[in-house]
Amino acid sequence: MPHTYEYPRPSLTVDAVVFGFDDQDLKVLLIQRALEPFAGNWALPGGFVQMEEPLEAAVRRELREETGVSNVYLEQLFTFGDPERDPRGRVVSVAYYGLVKLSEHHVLAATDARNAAWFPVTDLPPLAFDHDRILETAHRRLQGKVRYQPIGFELLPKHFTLSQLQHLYETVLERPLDKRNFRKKILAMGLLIDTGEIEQDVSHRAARLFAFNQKKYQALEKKGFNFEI
Amino acid sequence: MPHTYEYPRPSLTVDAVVFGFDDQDLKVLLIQRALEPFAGNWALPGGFVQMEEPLEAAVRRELREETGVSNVYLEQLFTFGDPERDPRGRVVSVAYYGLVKLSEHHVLAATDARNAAWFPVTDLPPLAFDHDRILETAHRRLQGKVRYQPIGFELLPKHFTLSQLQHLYETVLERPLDKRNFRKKILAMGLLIDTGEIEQDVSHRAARLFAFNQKKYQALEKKGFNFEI
DNA sequence: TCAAAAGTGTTAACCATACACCCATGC
DNA sequence: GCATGGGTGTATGGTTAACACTTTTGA
Repeated sequence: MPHTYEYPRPSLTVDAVVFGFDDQDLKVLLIQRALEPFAGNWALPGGFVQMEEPLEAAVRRELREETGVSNVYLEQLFTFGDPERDPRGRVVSVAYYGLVKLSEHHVLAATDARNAAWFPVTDLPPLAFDHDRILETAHRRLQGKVRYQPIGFELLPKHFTLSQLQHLYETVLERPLDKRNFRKKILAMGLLIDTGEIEQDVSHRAARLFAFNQKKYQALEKKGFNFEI
Repeated sequence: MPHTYEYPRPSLTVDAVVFGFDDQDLKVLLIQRALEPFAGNWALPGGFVQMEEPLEAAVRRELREETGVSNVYLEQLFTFGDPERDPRGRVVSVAYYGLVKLSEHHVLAATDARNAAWFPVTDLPPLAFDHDRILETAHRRLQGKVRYQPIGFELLPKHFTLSQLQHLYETVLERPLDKRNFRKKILAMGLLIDTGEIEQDVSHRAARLFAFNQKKYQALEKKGFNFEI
């Protein structure tokens, strides 16, 4: 069933740069391409937008189909439209970036595409198309945004220690932070709930576990409060 | 000459939210639609992306064709893809926002579309499609970005007084700024060149004219300097 | 008892804010 | 000489940045 138009139309795709954090590295979710072009290469999950489908729904669908990952914090990143970016012809891609609690996603759930894997952003394979550019754009956006929006919590388990949080910021921002100043600042915001729990099974003093108070943040935000690290 | 594809494809358009500043108001460039849908309504300049044309080139072309405006500072804003946003069918639009020196553009140059005009952002006509949403998104982006990137200068003449600059910030941010603190801060950055010239034809003490030192900013930026108002 | 990470305060430098008057110019 | 906006300094409070030791726990 062919579709005919008076003027030629570019193809429209979505791509997702999904970040995860495993207490050690910042990681990105990639899939291995089965088909040409770039068969065998690693690439960002993504695919064609369906006719009646909102863009964000398309990314979520592709992510689920290709990697089994769902329940992701997503934001639109940038639309890449260089006429040369895809050898098959004009393909414009709306890229999103996503943040995921790796603690709840390390198993890539059963799916038709099992060739998905997490790679440290510091050690990436060659990528298909212009996906290295997309990934770099997403990485820079994450670095910029994490400092003045509380999105870092999307990468941590619901309950986390202050050291985990600090380490996350240090990893994303690629610079060390002072422990006392970090704790002072983050606790002074009053956005963390002390869960009363402590770490389990660690071979040193167990740290307290905190949770991010999303509701309080939303209330403060309306009053003009600005989160900032 | 029809074009046939195996799967249906959305149409792809670009739209531009171009801001100007006239020492009084922040203004937006709109065109009056000649054709249905929304014939007679005001709308953002924009149109279909051609097959071999980069997205930004498409916005610049449409801007020139529809409004005669060229030589605009442009950044990609957001891609709007709600399936219901255009009554004609699925149309995905990549929106850009632009900044223009009104002092150099108040004459809308000769063009095929003469139905273009500047409107104060505080007093807009009803807009076609979802263009009010796009405009609102652009306005918020401008308010956010102007504070930590020196893009405000794109809205002023090459040579400007500190009062003009302050007034621009007050207009964009919609709040008053302290004159002495503003001058102190902006001059302390060392990014303004005193041109040695002064205002002409004013009925009060003439102010000094400054220029933004783009080169110095780019050099400082590389070293990690952050512009901030 | 050692290793490993948790937890905790103080000081000094800097920056942001609040605030009011004199100056130059044209009419 | 008056109206208009140009131009300037200081004091205060708050914020950031630098910095090191004690505590808890498990092995």
